[in-house]
Parts: sequence; structure tokens; C-alpha cells
Amino acid sequence: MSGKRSLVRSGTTVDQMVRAIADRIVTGYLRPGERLDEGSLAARFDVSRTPVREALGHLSAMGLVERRPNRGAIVAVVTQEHLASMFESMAELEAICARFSAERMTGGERRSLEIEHLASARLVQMGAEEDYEYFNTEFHTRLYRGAHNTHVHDLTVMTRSRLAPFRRAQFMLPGRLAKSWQEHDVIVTAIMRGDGAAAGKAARDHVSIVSEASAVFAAVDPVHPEVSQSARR
Amino acid sequence: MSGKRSLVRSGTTVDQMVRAIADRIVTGYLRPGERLDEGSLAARFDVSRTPVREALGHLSAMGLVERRPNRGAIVAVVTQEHLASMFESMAELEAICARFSAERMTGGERRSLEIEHLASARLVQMGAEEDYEYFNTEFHTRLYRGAHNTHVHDLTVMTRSRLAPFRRAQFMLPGRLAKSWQEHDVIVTAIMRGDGAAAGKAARDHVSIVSEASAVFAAVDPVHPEVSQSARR
DNA sequence: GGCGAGGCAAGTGCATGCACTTTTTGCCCT
DNA sequence: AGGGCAAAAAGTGCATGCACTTGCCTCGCC
Repeated sequence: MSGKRSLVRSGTTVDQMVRAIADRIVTGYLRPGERLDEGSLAARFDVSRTPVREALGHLSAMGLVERRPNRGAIVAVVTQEHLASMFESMAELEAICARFSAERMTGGERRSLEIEHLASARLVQMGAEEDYEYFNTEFHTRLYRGAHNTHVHDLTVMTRSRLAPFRRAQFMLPGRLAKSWQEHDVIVTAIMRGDGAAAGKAARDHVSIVSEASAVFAAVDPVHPEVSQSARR
Repeated sequence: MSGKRSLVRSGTTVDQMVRAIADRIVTGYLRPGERLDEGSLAARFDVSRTPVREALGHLSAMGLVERRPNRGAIVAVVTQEHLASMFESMAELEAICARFSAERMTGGERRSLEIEHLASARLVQMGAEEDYEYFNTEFHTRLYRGAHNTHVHDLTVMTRSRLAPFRRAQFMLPGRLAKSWQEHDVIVTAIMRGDGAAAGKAARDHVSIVSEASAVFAAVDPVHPEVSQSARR
């Protein structure tokens, strides 16, 4: 994963690091509260501290890491309250996307959405959780794009990425797969009908249910005994 | 406005620059497409290029500046389409905030919202555009906070700041002041009633109207004929 | 006279070094 | 023995320097 790419001055070095670090946070490889020390990261990516700092700047602006002046950076710690607020936002954003999608999707978009959705039923039957999760991501991405609003798209993708660490286990709840598909079905049906209000409501409900499912794991999740309260001062 | 304070290593140096530059962009002092050369900025703020780069990183992540690898940074150029998408997002976000505010504001919040709103009627009578604009910002900020959802709050504030350059002239349209107040009034009334749906709709309409008003100026505002010179030296 | 190659200047990307701040560790005093 | 206290260690913040890239300009060639 690291590689000794230092030959090309492509200018994307920092971006690669941002993606790499973001990925580790999003996939849970790096836990909230974990220290991100510039020196170690520099060594890990085989660059100097300068690009590392820049990458941390980006990540901080993205909200994935928290930077304390003169005290280093840590993987962003989200309180239960903030987490709840993000899930709620996500539900609203998805509702907007679904509503707009119902009103604006092109014929082609509607068609491929329905086709993929119907195809995914097989994944449910087979209980292919991994594959279904991939499809699920695709499905939602289609809604974001179908809204034909770049800014809403960006806000939604951004929020989703910040929630990613807390959603990983959502399909491990028994029966969640089939229920997820049925919820998708309601959304798709509403979109095909062009019924924005219904699509929005269905999408909001869908996310709300996911958020409740995830909340279980979020509560159980603390691997760290007591990262929660950091000593201030 | 440079200031030669470099005594304190407070760690907020970069943040100050971010705010300063963001402010210049947001207030239109720096025009879209304008070049942001690291050396000049470094000289202007009397620091080295390193913190400038970091600040530009932040701003880029915020979407206020655009960074081309090896080719420097420019003030973000927003297309008409993207601008429209941001205004539309803003309307939706404000609708969410208003809806949540109607459902969740505390008694104190409702009361002070109404009081301030009623007080602002005098500004309208007096035609105090400047003061009303300040109040207007306050008013909307109250809605964002009243939603009791930090993430929605953040998204909304962020979107508003990116739209700021395009809203400056909104109250220069004749009669806009009074109309704005009336629209606020509808929102406040709905919130006091606890009617989320009505508050949301009213807020969405309010922003939509502002966006149409601003669109006029946005059209007049094409990129960079040349920068108005107020930068001394 | 136009067109492409080479070189020059401007400017970005990153490494390194030093100053300063925070944190830790060992020590002294009560 | 325990609780500060001070000095060192660790780590961040910024300046500086150099390599590389890009854009422009000039000069040779067609």
C-alpha cells in the first residue's frame, strides 16, 4: 500500500495520503481518539512532515480528524449526540435526494435504478451480505446523483463518509438484508411513479431504521475502555 | 491590516489566515478566478509560505478556493449550474432547520426569536438596509441553532458561507426589505405554532426568493474583467 | 512570416532545521 | 510516601532552501 513513489512530482501525493488516511478512519482501522502523530505518518508514507501536515489539514476540514493547536491531531471523536445529529441529517439529505430523484431522474437513470434494484433481490436470497453491501452503496449513490444537484450530492457524500465508521455492521442484524431490500423497493416504486413526497418519506424512514440498527453497535462498539473523556487542560 | 504579531506561537496563525482569506472571498474582495499566489500571500501576511499553503489547503477543502496541482490556487469559480444547486440546497437546508426549529425550539428560543423579529420591523420602516442585513443573518442563525442538530447546523453554515459572495446585494432590490420581513413573519408564526411543515415550506420559499433576487446580480457578476484595485501595494 | 523547440523565469512541492509548546520524568521538599 | 517542580524529551509550528513543473519568450528552422 505504501510504495516508494517519489519519482513523480505529480502533485497528488497529498491527495493520496488524504485518501489513504481517510480510508483507514472510515474503515475503522484507525479508531476515534487515536493519536495521529506527524512523524509516524511521515515515516509510514515515506515523505516528510510537510505533506503530512497538509493532509491533516484537509482531513481536519473534512471533519475526520480533530486538530488541537500544539497538541497534535487525533481521529475525530464523535459524541453520541453528534452521531445522532449526523444520522438525522443523513436521513434528511437522503430524503431530499430521493425526492429530487423522483422528480428529475432521466428515463435512463430510472431504468437502470430499477434494473439494478431488481437484480439485487438475488443477493438477498443468497444472503450475500458482502455483495449486498456493495450494491447498497451503489443504490444510494444513484439516488444522490439522480437528484441532479451537485451541492446536495457533495453534502450527502460527505456526511455518508463521516458516518461510514458507524455503519459497517448494519447488515449483521438478522433479517436486515431482506428488510433493507423492501425499503429500497418502496423508494424505487415511488421514484418510478414520480412521487417525490413518497420517495422522500421512504428514504428518510429507511435511513432512520439503519441509524437505529447502527446505534446498537455504536453503543457496543467502544473498544477503547475510556477514550471518551479526555483530560482537558 | 497585516500586523506584525509573531511573538506568540499560539497555533492559531493559520486559522487567522484562513478566516482572513475566506472573509475576503466571501465579501467579494477577492473575485472568483483570481489568482492566489503563495508568495504574495506570504508577504501580505508576513509569514512564510508554509502556513499559507496550509491555509490554502483548508480553504480548498472548504470549497472556497480551487487548487490545480503545480499550477497554483485560484478563488473558486462557481458555474451557474453549481450556484443554482447551492441555492437550492440552501433552501432545503433552511427548510429543515425551520421545521426542526418549529418542533424543538425551547420556550426561551422561541421567545427571543419572536422578540427580535418584531423589533426588526423598525429597521424595515426606517429602511436601514445595513442594520437589517445584520439582523437577517442573526435571524437565520437562530433557525440553524434552533434545529438542535449540530451537523445540519454545520452544513447550513458552510453552505451559507459559500453563497455569501452572491447574496450581498440582495436587499438592494426595491421593496425587498419589507418582503423579507413578511416572509420571516410567516416562518416565525409557523414556528410559534409548532407547525413544522408550514415553517419548512415558508423557509424554503423565502430562500428561493432570495436566490432569484441574487441570480440577477450573479448574472451581472461574470468572472474577472479585472480586479478592482483597492489593494494598496 | 509562421511554427515548433529550447531556455528562462515564476511558482509550486517537498525536505530539513530550528524555535517554541506541551508532556513526561526524575528529583526535591514538606 | 506523596505532591509539586523543573528540566529533558517529544512533538508541533513555521522558515528556509532546493528540486521540479509550468508558462512564456525567444530564437532557429521551415
